[in-house]
Amino acid sequence: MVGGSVGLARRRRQVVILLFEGFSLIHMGRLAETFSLANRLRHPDNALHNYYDLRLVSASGGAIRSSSGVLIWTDAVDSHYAKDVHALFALGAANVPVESDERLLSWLRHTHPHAQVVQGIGGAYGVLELAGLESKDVAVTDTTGGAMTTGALSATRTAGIDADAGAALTSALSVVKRDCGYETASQVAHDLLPVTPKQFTHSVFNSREARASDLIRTSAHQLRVSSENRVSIADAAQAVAMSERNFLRRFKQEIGVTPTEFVLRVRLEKACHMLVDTDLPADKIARRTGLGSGDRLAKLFRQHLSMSPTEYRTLERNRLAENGLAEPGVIKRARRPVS
DNA sequence: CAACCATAACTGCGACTCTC
DNA sequence: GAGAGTCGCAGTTATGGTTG
Repeated sequence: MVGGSVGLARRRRQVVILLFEGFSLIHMGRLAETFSLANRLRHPDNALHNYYDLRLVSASGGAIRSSSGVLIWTDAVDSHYAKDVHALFALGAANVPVESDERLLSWLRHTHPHAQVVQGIGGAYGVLELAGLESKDVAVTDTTGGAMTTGALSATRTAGIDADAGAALTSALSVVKRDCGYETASQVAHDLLPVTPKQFTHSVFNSREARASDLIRTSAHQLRVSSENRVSIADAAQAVAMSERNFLRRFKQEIGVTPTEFVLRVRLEKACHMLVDTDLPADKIARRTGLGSGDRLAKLFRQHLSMSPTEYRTLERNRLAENGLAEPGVIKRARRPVS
């Protein structure tokens, strides 16, 4: 459906966040949360319009490591038609030039003319320059809502967000304002700031969960909650009164991954946190997160992170110490196990 | 740690039902 | 009748436990 139609079909707006190694999880989370909130808060009159479809991509796809060591799964840029991108945010490590290749630069050049907003954050700003492109922002041409975006920008400063991340967030709010209205954008800005970083650790799936149907959202929540135990697809399907076949199909369609993959990622994320935050042995962490045994945990870590759990623990603790994040109390010692 | 194997999960396809 | 949603079957693939 192209512009001018008066039908009530939902208009999907593809928002793409292009990630580079060392990106800020907090910046990504704020952007993701902006559009996720907009989906949840949009005015009832707009209920069938302007539905943001958040995509996380990288040059080649796969796992991208954030500055805090958390791995985020991405699709390759190739899998997204450049002309379908409504807004593009490129996130790289602060003050570190990102690596790019001609394929990525070409995709950026094709995307730029179609996207309403193109913003680079941190080192990713340079990739736009390499492609011979400039940042785009709807706020530049939009004179009707200056107060809101100015207010949001000052709020980002209050919340301790650096300048270009604040500008990207302001751009995101401008997009929401133009697509969903001033009220919705205002409410998003209000709900978003100030925020705490831990809100964003789950935003990868949260954005999709938020716009999933009630049944699938409920199911995803139940899977997340019961991820420490053995989870059967048959039981999960039965819990939401669906056939297994239909449950699998709809879950993947709405959340983006199969239920098994969803539970696996939740478990791995918990295991990563426990490895860094506690001194528990890998085998115990595996049992507590539902990943079975230490052997199985090691196998999964090698498969997904290309290292063993203990290597990950050492690496992440060193990284946090180097970044000055391992303040007293951040790395907690586990309670002595009760035997 | 690798290999093996039973089981569970996933997917493609055709058929059925329901609504418009 | 067309299209969307759902279901069941069968074949393939992935997972996880066990063994050496």
